[in-house]
Amino acid sequence: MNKKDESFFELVYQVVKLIPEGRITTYGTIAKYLGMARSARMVGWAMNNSHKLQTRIPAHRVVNRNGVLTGKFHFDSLLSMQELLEKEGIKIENDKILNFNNYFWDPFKELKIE
DNA sequence: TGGGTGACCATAG
DNA sequence: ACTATGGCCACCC
Repeated sequence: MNKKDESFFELVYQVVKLIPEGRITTYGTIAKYLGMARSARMVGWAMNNSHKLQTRIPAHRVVNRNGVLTGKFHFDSLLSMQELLEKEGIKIENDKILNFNNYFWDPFKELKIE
């Protein structure tokens, strides 16, 4: 791993790490924030890779634009994505986040103003 | 070198 | 409202 890896994987991780507890955001939002609106898939890819990093990435706080936990099968069966979220006070039903808009974290709004 | 594959999204029918 | 499809681009055979 060289410093070339500051590319976009690192950027994705940077953003994901900024998501506060009890909040969630989407792959597409992150992609857009990084200027790759059409490459939301790459954000998912970054998450897939994130499990092997030593740095802990709160990947459970990233869901798809419908608020569905599409990545839950990539988590430990013991500590499921859903459990992690519920532990942070987020209600989930049928793999879908309830009151999605209440918990949605928008990097544009939250990070823009400084 | 090239083709298949995604933890996605927007659009069209 | 739901399904199908194309685009996207890094990564892995």
